[in-house]
Amino acid sequence: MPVQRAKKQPSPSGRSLEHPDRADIRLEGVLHALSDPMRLQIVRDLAAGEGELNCSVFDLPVSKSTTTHHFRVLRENGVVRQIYRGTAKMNALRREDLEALFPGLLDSVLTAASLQASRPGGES
Amino acid sequence: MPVQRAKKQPSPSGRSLEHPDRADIRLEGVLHALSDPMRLQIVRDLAAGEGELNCSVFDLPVSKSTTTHHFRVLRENGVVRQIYRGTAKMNALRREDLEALFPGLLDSVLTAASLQASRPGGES
DNA sequence: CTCGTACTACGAGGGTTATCGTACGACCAG
DNA sequence: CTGGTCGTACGATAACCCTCGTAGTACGAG
Repeated sequence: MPVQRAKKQPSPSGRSLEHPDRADIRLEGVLHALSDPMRLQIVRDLAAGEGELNCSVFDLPVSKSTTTHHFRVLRENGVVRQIYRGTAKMNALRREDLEALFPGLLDSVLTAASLQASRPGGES
Repeated sequence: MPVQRAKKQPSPSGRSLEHPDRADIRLEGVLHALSDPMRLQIVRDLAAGEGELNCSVFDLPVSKSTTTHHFRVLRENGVVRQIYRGTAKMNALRREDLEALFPGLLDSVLTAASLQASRPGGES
């Protein structure tokens, strides 16, 4: 899908991030976003920490560019919301929107991920 | 993920299909399998029809090769079980396995798909 | 045996994704 | 203003995925 790469606004005052409206969030997109181990891990960490989390708290085994890329995928598919706070970028799950659109989905995915992680060979 | 393409057994008596053991089913794989609109539709139809369904009941807007491909993805990720019955191949959801591994997941995905389909622009 | 049906295997195309390195822009502290 | 930290943009590469057409195998009916 032509993900319509926002035209890099000059953003006069502060940087702005593109987020889809609640009504534009698609189930396939959410599932695809969660189907990558890296991104699933991010979402799990995000769900564990109550509030917002800084990008760099995550100790991912990939480069910074790649991390940015994954956060972008999560954002463009409506899974997380990102906002700038000074030099840091805070990330938060869009729990309410997801719950309204797909009730129970996020919880069952998180539960499933936990179960799988505690399975023999689950972390592989 | 290196999907480990079964070595094309000569299958002496009857054709055999490779299915992952319950313990080998991975959440990421299931989510990936469901993140394609075509496959999600297949799973929805499968869930609607109580029992097994023949491959050709599905009226998909793609060629037969492509259909085979999608069923293969679903099978290799542990979402469906396929067996030959004469010249036809019957398909069934692996409800029990999925429920045991990821309780509630399949149901919430199916519910979410229904909700989205009845949304304005849901079928697009 | 021969034919038709059902589905698979293979190979190829075109598009998307994951990953990286390097260079740049935004912000805070001196 | 200078420097350091944080994150982005861009370009490149390799891998992957969806799609297809063609050719082939397995099975049942005649």
